[in-house]
Amino acid sequence: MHDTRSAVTRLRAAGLRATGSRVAILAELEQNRTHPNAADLYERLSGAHPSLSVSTVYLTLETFERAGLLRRLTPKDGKVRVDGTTEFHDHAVCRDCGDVFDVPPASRALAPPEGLPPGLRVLGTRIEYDVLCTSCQRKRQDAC
Amino acid sequence: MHDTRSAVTRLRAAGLRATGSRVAILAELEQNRTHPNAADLYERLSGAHPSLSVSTVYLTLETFERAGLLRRLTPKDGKVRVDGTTEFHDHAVCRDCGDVFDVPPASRALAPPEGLPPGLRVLGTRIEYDVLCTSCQRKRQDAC
DNA sequence: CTGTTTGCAAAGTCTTTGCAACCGC
DNA sequence: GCGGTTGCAAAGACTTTGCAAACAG
Repeated sequence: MHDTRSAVTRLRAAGLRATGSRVAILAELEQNRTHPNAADLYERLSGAHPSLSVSTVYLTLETFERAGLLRRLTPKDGKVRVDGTTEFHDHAVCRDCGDVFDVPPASRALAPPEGLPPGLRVLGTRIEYDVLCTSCQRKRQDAC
Repeated sequence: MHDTRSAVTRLRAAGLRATGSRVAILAELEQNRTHPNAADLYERLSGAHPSLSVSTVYLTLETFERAGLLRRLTPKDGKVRVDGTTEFHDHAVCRDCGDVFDVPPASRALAPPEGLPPGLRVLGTRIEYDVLCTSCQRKRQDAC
């Protein structure tokens, strides 16, 4: 169990009760800056928090998303996958394995509402790099 | 039933057998340039093709994706949703209802592998506009 | 204390799979 | 006719839901 003070503080600041499950999940997201899905989180935490349930993980992730504590990703496999890094950044997604890598944000100066269907209100722009990670590059070479 | 010649031609050109289900699904995607999910397609087509089955829709969409006849989207709801427009373009996605709108492609000149984690091979860049469609803008106003 | 949050299990939704019948080519 | 496709139904994988007990503030 690592430092959970930051998690408690952030939860309170977001107007949320600092319950055991929430602190555990948020602290995990802060420590391991990966992009886990619900099952990943449940697996990683259920050892230290045996009473944690899967439904709580789902509920908590939804709560966190609404509170702005995480972003929800939309992986190809359709699972609930999140990103606990709230600073603005882009993503690189491996075409083969679906792994997600954080990337410093590209200049948003592009923002060209040129040719957008009329009537849409633009709230933001998301950039995603379509990549092959190192291990999948290797796998493809081995296969050929 | 509209013109299905184009669909047959495209299927053959892609090296696929022009079966009834495939022609029906591809023709539907060509006519209605929406971004349907599997259930949408099944609903729209099962009237004219009573023997069509849901599993065939899934199988066919996967086949089409591999053949480059469509792109698969990754909606928030996790369903299998596709885009039959193969020309390069971007998307605007409504934050509230999830509807997808095609947008002419923005200049890819940005392509800044600056700060990308090392070792990744970049295959492409995807841009998605985070928008509010007209009807959801209205709904939000009514709610306030 | 009071309203939120959790845990459990059951229900629900969507997608995938197995296999025999079918049908393009 | 042969091998790829389809249809059906059953299985599977995730996620959501209902409700009573537990808990934070």
